[in-house]
Amino acid sequence: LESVTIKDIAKALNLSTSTVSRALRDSYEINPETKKLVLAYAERVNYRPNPIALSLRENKSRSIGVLVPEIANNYFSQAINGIESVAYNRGYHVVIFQSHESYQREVVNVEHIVARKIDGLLISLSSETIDITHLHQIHEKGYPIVLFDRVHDQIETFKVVADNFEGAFKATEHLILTGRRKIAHLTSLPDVSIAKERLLGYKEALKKHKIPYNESLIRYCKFAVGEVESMVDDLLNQEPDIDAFFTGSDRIAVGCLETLKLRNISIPEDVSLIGFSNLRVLDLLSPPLSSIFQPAFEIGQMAAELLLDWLEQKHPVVQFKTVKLPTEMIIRASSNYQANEELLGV
Amino acid sequence: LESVTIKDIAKALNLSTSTVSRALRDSYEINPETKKLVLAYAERVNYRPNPIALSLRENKSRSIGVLVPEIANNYFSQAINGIESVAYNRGYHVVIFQSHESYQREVVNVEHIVARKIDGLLISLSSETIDITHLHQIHEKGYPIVLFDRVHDQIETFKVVADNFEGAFKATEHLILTGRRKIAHLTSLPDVSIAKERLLGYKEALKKHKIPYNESLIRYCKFAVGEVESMVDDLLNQEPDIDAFFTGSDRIAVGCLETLKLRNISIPEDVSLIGFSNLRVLDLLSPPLSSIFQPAFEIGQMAAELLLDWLEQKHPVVQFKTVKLPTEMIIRASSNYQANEELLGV
DNA sequence: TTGTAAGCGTTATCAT
DNA sequence: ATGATAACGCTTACAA
Repeated sequence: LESVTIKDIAKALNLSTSTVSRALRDSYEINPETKKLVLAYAERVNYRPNPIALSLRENKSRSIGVLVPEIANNYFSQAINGIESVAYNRGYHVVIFQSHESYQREVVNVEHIVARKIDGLLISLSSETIDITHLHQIHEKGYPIVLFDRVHDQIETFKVVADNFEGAFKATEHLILTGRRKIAHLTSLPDVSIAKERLLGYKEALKKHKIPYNESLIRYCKFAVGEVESMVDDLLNQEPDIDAFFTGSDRIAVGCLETLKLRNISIPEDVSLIGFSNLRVLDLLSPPLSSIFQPAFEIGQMAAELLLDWLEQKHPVVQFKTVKLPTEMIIRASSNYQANEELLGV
Repeated sequence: LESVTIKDIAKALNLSTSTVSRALRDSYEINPETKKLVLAYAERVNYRPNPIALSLRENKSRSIGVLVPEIANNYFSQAINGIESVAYNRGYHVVIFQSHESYQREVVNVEHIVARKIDGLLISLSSETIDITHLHQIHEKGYPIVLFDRVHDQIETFKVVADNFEGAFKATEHLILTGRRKIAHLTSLPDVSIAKERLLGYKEALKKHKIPYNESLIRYCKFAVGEVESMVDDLLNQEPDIDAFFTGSDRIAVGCLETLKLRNISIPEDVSLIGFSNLRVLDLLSPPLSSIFQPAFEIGQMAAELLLDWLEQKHPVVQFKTVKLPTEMIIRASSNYQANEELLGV
């Protein structure tokens, strides 16, 4: 699909390319007459500057890469939505990559992103990722990286996360305050940042309420189908008197509910399952599923803002920071459920 | 972030850039010795060809654009997943755009995509889109476009869709066979292709079973929050004796269920609400929500395959076709529900 | 077998 | 106020 170039305009108007270029950029050193002429002609032939030529010249592409474990995941698609909204307004393109929770694919994609001259990277780590030299290598050379959601201790750059500790603390405490004592925690792989923080929040809540921590109540999983099922089965076998579940994502929550349903186990009471989740449908379940809402969209927006500010700022000196956005606890109780107000401290 | 160029290699090895270039591309006219030397050095300094320079030269970017109404929509994120999987394997990049169901934004994005030299476009039309001259203009000039899901009659190009007629027919017939007679149909805006096809399927099923078509049972909506609620209310006011709902998407289905719950109306029986949806959670509802499953991932894959084949083929002569993928009816009934086997024809 | 030079579209520098 | 030229990184006639 060939298009009009500056050269074409120059030829048509008997001018040099440099004059045309300057006229188009509204340079002061161009005769108003000529300017008008060029602009009018450019308009008429629908001239559009070739972004690739610009990229080559300026050594940047005005596009940012987003590398997430899975696009088809409610949380990440919300985050991407936030990212796209910011990028769009600031004239950047969003190029999407998936790691499919594979460390190998993450590494390959990161290399690829840099090689493709994508200006910067927004990344949420795969659940397999422990070593992050692939990020260090490029980060040290000044390549802009912003981590979001699943971040990592060992790199000093911008990070945007939900307050997972606080969310987990609130969730666990809520379960405790409604009378639960044996609270299972189903979460992602132990090396994932969000899993670590949530476990800390869970422990802290137990500690505050003087409930001993029992490691066998904690289960880790990737996001493989059927994985949650066997995990729940195993858990119920080993710890039959569990009285609540605290889950680490909507997928785990749903998998957990599915399994309980298959096994004909009903959730003891309305508030005995609570998890990190943004799914609206949870409201429709009976008993409805309470949840810790993560501001995925806003996290995406914030991450994109930080990256773009970084890209557009002239001086390489940056003060890195971690932005922590609050979660929101949404208690959904069926009408026949009466919370213990004393325990809840209402 | 500066990187090694062919020029750097040439300088280092005292060769010309063309020799290096040829050596890297394994040209027959290069001395094996030299070749080895160049390759080894390139390897050592981690040379990566600059894709932007290549793009400028070849006038293509090895990236494809995806323009969907909303990323954060289960259906589209599954489709994008399919697209990404194919593109990744074939060395293409996926650049994401959203129209947010706005015709204006769709037009702007399409212009942008072409101007950015993105090689081809995968698009699912916004619900506002009636006129498609923005597509015609570029399609006529040979710009590769593949429509998926929400397609359009008035353009002759590749299209990939689910068999919406068939799906709607099956859904409606299922409701009829389980005893429903007054079946409401909540769907997207009337100009959207999928809405049209589904309405036809719905009508056909009624016709087959000699049930008169009643236009006031049909309601159209965009995807605005709260829109479904007032639509359902209005519907229930005007037609209080509705005995089933057939919905056009998971969002509408969920909105519908939410409203019914708010109004304290229980779904008459297990199979009285059925809709196009891919949500796993529907299984967990009580009564569980039956659905027409659309192969969103496969639709994305297929669309991407067609586009990339098109891009890579030398001759511009193409035989356009519309690929129609079957839907699957998933009947989810609670254990205490007994289907009328006679009516079902089992 | 290797080197030179032109060109992809644009802008910046240096003339004029 | 305008034009010629070089440069961004790469490939490919065309020369040698």
